[in-house]
Amino acid sequence: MRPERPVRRSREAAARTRRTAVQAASRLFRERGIEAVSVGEVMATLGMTAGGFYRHFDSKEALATEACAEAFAGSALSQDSPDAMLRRYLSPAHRDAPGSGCPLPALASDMRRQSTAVRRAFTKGVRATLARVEQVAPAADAGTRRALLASMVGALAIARAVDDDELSAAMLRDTRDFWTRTLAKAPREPRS
Amino acid sequence: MRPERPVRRSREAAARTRRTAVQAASRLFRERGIEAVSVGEVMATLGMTAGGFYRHFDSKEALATEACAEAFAGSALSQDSPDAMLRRYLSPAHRDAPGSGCPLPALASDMRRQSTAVRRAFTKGVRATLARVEQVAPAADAGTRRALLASMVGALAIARAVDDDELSAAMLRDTRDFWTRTLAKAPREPRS
DNA sequence: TGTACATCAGTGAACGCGCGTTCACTGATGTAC
DNA sequence: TGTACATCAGTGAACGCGCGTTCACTGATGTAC
Repeated sequence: MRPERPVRRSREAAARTRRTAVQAASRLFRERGIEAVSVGEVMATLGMTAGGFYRHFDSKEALATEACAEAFAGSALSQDSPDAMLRRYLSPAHRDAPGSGCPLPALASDMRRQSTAVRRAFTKGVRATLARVEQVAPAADAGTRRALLASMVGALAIARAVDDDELSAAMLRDTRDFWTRTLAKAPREPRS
Repeated sequence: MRPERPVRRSREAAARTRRTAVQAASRLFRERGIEAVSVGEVMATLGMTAGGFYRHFDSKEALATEACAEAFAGSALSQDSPDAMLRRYLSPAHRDAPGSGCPLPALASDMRRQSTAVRRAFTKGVRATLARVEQVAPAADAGTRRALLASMVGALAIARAVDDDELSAAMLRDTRDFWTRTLAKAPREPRS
């Protein structure tokens, strides 16, 4: 059958296609997991068919690598106070919008099945996120910052997994309150 | 073609098959994720073919529901002191053996794509795990216990995802140290 | 306790499906003169 | 600037593959007498 629409695009249009594909993949992968999203589905969100994908990427794995980096770049932690960061990260809004949210709770468990390249991109993102936590809460030592990030990621992951609105909300609220208290009380060492 | 081996098994043998399938699934699902493990693969670990699966279960989903419950039943938190629990949960050994470990970091992100029945079994397991944390650390209030569980789950998930041994070990160690310190210092309220 | 028959646990082939990837083809875009 | 040609972004059909599930069949197990 003959193609239904004109085919070759200008260079800028092609570059735009590539960029948009990475962005769409970054969103879809976070929403549903890397393996659960097909190449065809990513291209369909751009109004394209799966075949054209391979003009831009060697494989789905290459897309996953770029989408992973893009996800970290596009969803950096807020630069506000620790309180504001916690309120935003551990909010129902963030829980309910994984596609535009932090890649850590969304993709962490996918990493076990990914190639070295994808895992490397993810690891780089984890380090960047830890650096962001340092900017937001410079008073906490490195160990406390890692425990804080672990809490945020775990709380969001559990809040998303659980089939009970109250338990889900409690995981977010209690984790947020605990850290707000902890970071206020002991910026570097106990105060009173 | 004619079957190569005798077919019908005794009732006990059949019951054993069912039980073993659930156990194998519970391990495999935690190791690689529910969707990444096929029904045929589960049955192959029992030396059986995929066809026989449906004498015991309505669907893969039914197996996932039972395997999820089984995973929580078989991997309960240790009953020791908070210190011992943290040491065990946040150990490289636990990180490297997801198949026999806590289902929370292993399966949490799979839940988004699972049916209500599976999610319910998972949620029940989360509540049971929180109850275990209460037994281990009765001095901490409910909110702190939820923050603690979130930390443990997040730290293990990140430690497994990351492609860097040092960062992986640091996530475990620092989260463990933070909570050992925190639970020792303030069993119910600040001490000194 | 023995015998005749029904049951059903498990086999292995087959099903329809969606996946990642390849490929011949099209025709607008880009380039060489 | 205009023309002739090469390039290549995207189409849509096709590929081999593995999946979950179904099904006709087998023969040891379980049951009725």
